[in-house]
Amino acid sequence: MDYRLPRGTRDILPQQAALFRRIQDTAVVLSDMYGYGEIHTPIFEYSELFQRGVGESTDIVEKEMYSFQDRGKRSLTLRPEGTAPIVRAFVEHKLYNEAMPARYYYWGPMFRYERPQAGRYRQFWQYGVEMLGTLSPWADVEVIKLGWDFFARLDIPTSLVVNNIGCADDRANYKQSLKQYFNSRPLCDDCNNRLGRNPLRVLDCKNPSCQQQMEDMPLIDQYICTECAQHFDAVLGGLEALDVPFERNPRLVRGLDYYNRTTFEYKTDKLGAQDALGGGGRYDGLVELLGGPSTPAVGFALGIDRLELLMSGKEDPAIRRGFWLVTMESVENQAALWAYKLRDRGVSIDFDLLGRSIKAQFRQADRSNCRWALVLGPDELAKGKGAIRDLVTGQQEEVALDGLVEHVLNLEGVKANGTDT
RNA sequence: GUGGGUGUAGCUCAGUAGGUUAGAGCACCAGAUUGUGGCUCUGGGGGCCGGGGGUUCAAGUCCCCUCACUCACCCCA
Repeated sequence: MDYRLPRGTRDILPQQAALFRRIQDTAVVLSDMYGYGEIHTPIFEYSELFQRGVGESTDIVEKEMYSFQDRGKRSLTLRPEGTAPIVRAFVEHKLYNEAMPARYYYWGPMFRYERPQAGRYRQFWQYGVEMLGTLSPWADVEVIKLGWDFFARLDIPTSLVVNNIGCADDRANYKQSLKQYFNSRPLCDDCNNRLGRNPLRVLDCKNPSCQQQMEDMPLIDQYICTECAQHFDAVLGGLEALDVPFERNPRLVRGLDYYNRTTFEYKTDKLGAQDALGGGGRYDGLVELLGGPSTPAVGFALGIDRLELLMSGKEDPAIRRGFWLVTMESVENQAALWAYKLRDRGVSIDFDLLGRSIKAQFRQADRSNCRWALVLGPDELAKGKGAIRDLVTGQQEEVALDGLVEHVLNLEGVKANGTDT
């Protein structure tokens, strides 16, 4: 094989695309219902946006960015996530002057340079929402609930994990005490490294000996200020009121620097090591960081590829729709015109282009999941009629060509998917 | 970046201690039914056995290198 797709990418072939589309439709309908407006930002941005927005010490910026120089010698980066670009657009177009809160949803590919494995790609698809301009705990609740509803509509069981990582001051105090605590204890090399850069990352370590060292460590709860604590309590209260089950995990630390207060992840137990289906949180400082007015915000991003993995094999059975025209070479031109007459009226109809036998044409009709076959051979045309065969029941009837189009339009399941009611 | 596993037909895989012309199921094409699908039967097309080098009279099989895929670590979607 001479040409392959690049490592970590995948083709979405028609059969898979049906599932992909179904997931997207669910996201669009639900976002719209919640009042979120569709937004698109470029696939690439100036690298500085992510360096500043996502954070220099994050894995994304340190080793996962697809960066390149354009002909103007500017450093560009294929977007590794969706929030920073949206905040950039929010600031650039001064959208903060419109009525708040602002609600946006996005859908599209993201890029991170990592070794691929099950459920992890270098180009992957995310659906995300962002709500900007309100500090209300109900904003957090709304976003979390929206994601929860999305998984529910797709019938994907997930567990919700939430945490409160407080404000910048809270975290500074907490990091200080974590450093003190771990300084006198043995940790793995990775953790010693993390301790210097971002002690919160140590909490994520799965190394058993590190886990053991964490048993008596200080928890962030003790360092949360009153305001942040009250906010989080209100969020949890909202989730309880809406019967959204959650689990608190004081060790949930998300990989992006801009989060504060509420963080959350939707998890599955069916994908092995890649158990995160999505996550998000509050990012009250990002708008200001990127040059806008101080504007609180909250949002999530969900991984579509992992959803597909969970849902493959559970696709809806294909519905039989539309026509297949069966004809013979001697009258092919005449018959083809009838196919186009029907197409002009919105009827889904296809016919053989490979000179196949009648039998093979019927087989193709069956395989293509057509509901009907329209037979227009020399015999039928000579009689001024066409034969319509129901491929489900096997019943066949003859119809005068005069009223053929109208007759077909009165049959069920003659139009393309999504256009027939 | 680090480790493990796997590379044989479009797909899933078999291939015995190295031994003639590399197999099966599914899929595809055709015929049985000379104008009628699904089921069945019969036949057919389709393989640089990932690539390169080596050992041997002989390599899909053994050795070395390499590439790719895959799983896991790190981290995340």
